Amino acid sequence: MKESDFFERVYEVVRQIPYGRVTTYGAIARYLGSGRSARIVGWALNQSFRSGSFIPAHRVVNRQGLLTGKHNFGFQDTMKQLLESEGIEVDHDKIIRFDELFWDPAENL
DNA sequence: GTTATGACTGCGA
DNA sequence: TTCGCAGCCATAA
Repeated sequence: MKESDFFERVYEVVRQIPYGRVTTYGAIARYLGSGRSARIVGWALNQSFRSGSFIPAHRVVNRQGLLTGKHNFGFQDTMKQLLESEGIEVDHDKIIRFDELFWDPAENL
């Protein structure tokens, strides 16, 4: 049994994010059934590093497409570097053309 | 066991 | 349009 099915589901969804795509905490939370539990999604990603498996948390941003959790990568540049590495344009810690790169789990899963 | 905080979002004024 | 508040769940102290 899981003490936090929510976390595992979050990890799973984040791992399903295709290359060069991004999603939001709210989209994931809403997909899981809790639209306002977006904070837990963020918490899950924070723990994702502890999870033992690498989670493309850099592909998960807030509703504004802002890299809110970049500092959690250790160095603030890491998240931006990863995004740019995937072809995602990031300007001032914000994703460009976020609406185009936005990947909704509810529409793909 | 209780309290406080956290990578958020949506709605009201 | 901008600012402020409430809600949700889990973890940490």
